[in-house]
Amino acid sequence: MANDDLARQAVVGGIRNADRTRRAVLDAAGRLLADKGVSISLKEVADAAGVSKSGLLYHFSSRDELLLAVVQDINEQFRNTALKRLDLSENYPGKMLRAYVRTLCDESGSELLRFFAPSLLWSGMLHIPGASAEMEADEKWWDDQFNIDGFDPEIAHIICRFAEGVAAASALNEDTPEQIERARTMLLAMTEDPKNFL
Amino acid sequence: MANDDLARQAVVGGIRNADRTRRAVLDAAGRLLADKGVSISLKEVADAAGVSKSGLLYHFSSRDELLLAVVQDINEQFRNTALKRLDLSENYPGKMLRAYVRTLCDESGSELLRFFAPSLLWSGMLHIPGASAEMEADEKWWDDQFNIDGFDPEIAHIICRFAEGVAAASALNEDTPEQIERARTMLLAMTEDPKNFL
DNA sequence: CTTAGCAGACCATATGGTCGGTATCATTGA
DNA sequence: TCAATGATACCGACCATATGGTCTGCTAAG
Repeated sequence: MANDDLARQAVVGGIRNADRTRRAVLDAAGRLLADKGVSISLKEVADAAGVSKSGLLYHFSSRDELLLAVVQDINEQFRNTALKRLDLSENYPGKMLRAYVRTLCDESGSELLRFFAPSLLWSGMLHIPGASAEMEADEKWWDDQFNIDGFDPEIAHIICRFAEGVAAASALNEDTPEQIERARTMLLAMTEDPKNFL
Repeated sequence: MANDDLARQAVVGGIRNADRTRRAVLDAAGRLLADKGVSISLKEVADAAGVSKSGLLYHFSSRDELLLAVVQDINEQFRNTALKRLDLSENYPGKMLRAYVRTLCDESGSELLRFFAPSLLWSGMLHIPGASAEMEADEKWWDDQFNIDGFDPEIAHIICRFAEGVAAASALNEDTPEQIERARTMLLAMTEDPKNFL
């Protein structure tokens, strides 16, 4: 506890105190969101982040604001992770779509659950202001990427849905690694030669 | 209010008083679950069902018990709805799988959301006792059906995941009817000639 | 000395659940 | 046939706790 405090209060590598706390809160909230669902309290998050509730509320002035920030943060993390999976040696359409599929259908379970939590909890998120817009913006970002990539946007859209179904089951530990692997192979095949699947 | 009471207390067609109330509560809870998520209070549900909180707690002795009952009820409704979509004239493998796909990818949005709520909220449901077992039992029921039907169980499994991805987006109004239609066509094609999609 | 960053005490409200009571109905015994 | 009895189905009041959020104040950095 005292150690945590010291760790947070030390300014390391030009990262400000406040930024570190903010990050700790976002991480803790993301984890809790993944396994407890939307019904998480500020105290829970604050404790998990090693901050007091007041400290948390200094950075996120309300619960809704916190949840929205978490969703935005997770979406951003997911985009970054997917970009790392981008294989630039594939100089034909579908690069981004494949990166998307690989990220959704290949990640280790717990990590994936964190990434996928916003989607899984969407229906519980709809009432929090701004969340809907954020999800739509994220969706649009991906659609644009697929378009730039030269892949048929409609087919890309459907393949994404398929992948999301696989990912949801995977995130919740419903499927075996073999089942996920097989589904991913099918999905990647679709991105290689979409004509076969019309 | 007084009318509701009279309506509930009247015994109609051999349906007992308690059964009607229980049903009203399950329906109300199902609806609320679909658009508010797991964070629904007993008072909310009771009000929506036209019962007092005490009345509700007479039938479901705790919140967890209520939520579990709702999940079981919705799963049962979904199975029944899917069975109605079964086309017995298709005397070749995949009947049940097609019924599953049709139900998930063809229902009107709000109805589908009700059916699909348990899956969407699963991560929030995991901590409620019995819910996990119920979902597994439901999953097993479907797997068994696909097996009886003579369809390759592994392929059926994957197609189900795909359909669930489409349904999730559909339930949350993310996709246009055209997109859903197209996805459904693709899925049904997969059930007709699965060899093409290995 | 000022301000950013945080903690602790505090508050109004909401929530899950208990308890005693009551009206209605079904059953039984005379 | 009818009063008595017990069970069913429900309500309102109440309670302990949890929760989101505010306000005041402390501490260290600039």
